[in-house]
Amino acid sequence: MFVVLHPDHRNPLYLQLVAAIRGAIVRGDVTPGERLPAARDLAESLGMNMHTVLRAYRMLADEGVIELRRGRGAVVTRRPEGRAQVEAAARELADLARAHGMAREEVLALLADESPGRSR
Amino acid sequence: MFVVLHPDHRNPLYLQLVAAIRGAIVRGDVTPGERLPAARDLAESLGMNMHTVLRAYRMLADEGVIELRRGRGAVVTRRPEGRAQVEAAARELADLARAHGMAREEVLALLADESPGRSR
DNA sequence: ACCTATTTGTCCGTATGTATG
DNA sequence: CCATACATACGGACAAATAGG
Repeated sequence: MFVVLHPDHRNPLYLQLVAAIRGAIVRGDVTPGERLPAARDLAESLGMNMHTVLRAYRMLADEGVIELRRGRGAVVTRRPEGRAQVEAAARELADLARAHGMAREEVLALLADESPGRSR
Repeated sequence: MFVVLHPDHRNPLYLQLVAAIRGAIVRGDVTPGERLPAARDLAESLGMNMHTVLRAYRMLADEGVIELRRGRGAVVTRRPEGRAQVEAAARELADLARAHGMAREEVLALLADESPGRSR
């Protein structure tokens, strides 16, 4: 299988799985347009529950990394102009911040808070 | 209870709950800083499962409408309107960047180019 | 400093629904 | 029509953070 989970008890299972899959995609182990294993299959092969895998899949889908559709499975998103999207988002953020008179450092700090992940 | 769900089978339960709670907050039925009922309590009083309520809570937390912390409960976020918008934009940018596997420093550099305090 | 109750977090399990191919 | 695979919802158990006494 293309994901190997080295036990890390500091992070929940589904987050480890998210990281592993994201890594596999970034490394090119799975290419855009390719399908990920069915949640149940991956769950079984990893010795975990279907829900745990589905939760990871859903999070990746929220991020736009994969597309999740009923009956079809999880497909890695094809994005031709990825960087352009990020730049557009950055510009929008900058504009908004300026509109509210926020200092540059403040925005950078804000972004840093959002970057690591979703620990709460 | 402050939420009443009129059965709507076109939308899943947890989405109806999200809408109901968001509405309650907008209407001022629950004010910023106030705590929402414990997920399990609300679930019981609405005749639904804990997980369904927790899922709604988690979605609201992702939107930044409430803060969800273990052992403390779900507290309505108190925050000026503008800052919430900026935070949403920052979150979106962070998600996008993560989706593309961009390093944090890379994003920060990108944003710095677009940020206030720089003459164009 | 300690203990306890509260409350969310995670994970497992099961069942049924529903879009896709 | 049928198999596949995610979507939703229910239930239970234990872990972990928080708050209060």
